[in-house]
Amino acid sequence: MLSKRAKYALNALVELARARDEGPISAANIAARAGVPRKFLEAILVDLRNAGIITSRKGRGGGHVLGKDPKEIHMAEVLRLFDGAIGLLPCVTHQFYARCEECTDEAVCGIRDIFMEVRQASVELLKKATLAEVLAREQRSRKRRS
Amino acid sequence: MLSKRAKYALNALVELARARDEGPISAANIAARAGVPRKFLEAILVDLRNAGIITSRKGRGGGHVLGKDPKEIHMAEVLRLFDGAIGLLPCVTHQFYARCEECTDEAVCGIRDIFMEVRQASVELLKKATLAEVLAREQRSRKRRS
DNA sequence: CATAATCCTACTGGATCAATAGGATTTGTT
DNA sequence: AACAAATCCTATTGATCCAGTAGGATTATG
Repeated sequence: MLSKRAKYALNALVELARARDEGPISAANIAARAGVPRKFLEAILVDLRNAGIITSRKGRGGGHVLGKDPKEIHMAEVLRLFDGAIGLLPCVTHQFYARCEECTDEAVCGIRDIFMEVRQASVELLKKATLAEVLAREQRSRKRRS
Repeated sequence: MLSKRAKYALNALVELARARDEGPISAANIAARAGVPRKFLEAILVDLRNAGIITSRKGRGGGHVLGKDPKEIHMAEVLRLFDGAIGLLPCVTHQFYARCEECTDEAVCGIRDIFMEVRQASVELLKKATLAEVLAREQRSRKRRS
């Protein structure tokens, strides 16, 4: 399961993508739109900022804005930032690799082999899942219903 | 990430599948082969037993045996047993479904849409990953190396 | 200078995890 | 009958992480 941090981060980013032409949006405002606790969200936004995913302006009239094109921000990046590895075993992740101590021969491990595939499939889908893509899908869903 | 419980369970099951013709195998024995702490493993084996994945015999000469054909035991089942949902959001899982409280309209949520796909891909792979399949892959890997 | 915003530090209660300890119970062997 | 080998049960522990709150320092704008 995703942590709430990660989920709230995604919600917030989608909100920022949707309101891209409104100029900077305050944490309180995002919190209200996304339906998440304000103070908690503030901490999350700091992380997003440190990662360069958003940029923030202090002071009156300040707020948060996407730091890149919505086509360049994908879910894999966000998940890794908040929840770490996407792979389900330490031995199948690229960015957070670690040996499984109990494993005698990684190269032959059938379990690993499976989880490699799972990881690859997941990463692939999550990389395609940019904010632009998410918004596009929401558009489509809305049309399909009307 | 998988919990250690889940990982150890998989390791133990593969060991049991591999030693299928040796009759019941004790927790201590499995622990030694799989390289996991004995006492911890005991608790895990109880869970596997309660789920009907293995059967256990008490007393001298007792031990644990697979409860079904290795072709019928797959990773999805084991993961669900120890770590719960496979889907990454409460709103995308079948067996452990829950609404996301902050979400206003699930049917339109683009985030959900993505994670549905990720879940489906993962479940599909994990269901194909039976113990028999794992052993077969290990055979292949070993051959490829010699 | 007032106000609205980000940002920083600290804390808390709760939950979960990984593991250990100790022993009760069951079963087969001699 | 006694012993040995096993599962099974209950409890506890220390560590770590999570979700959220609190309070205020800092910064920019009008």
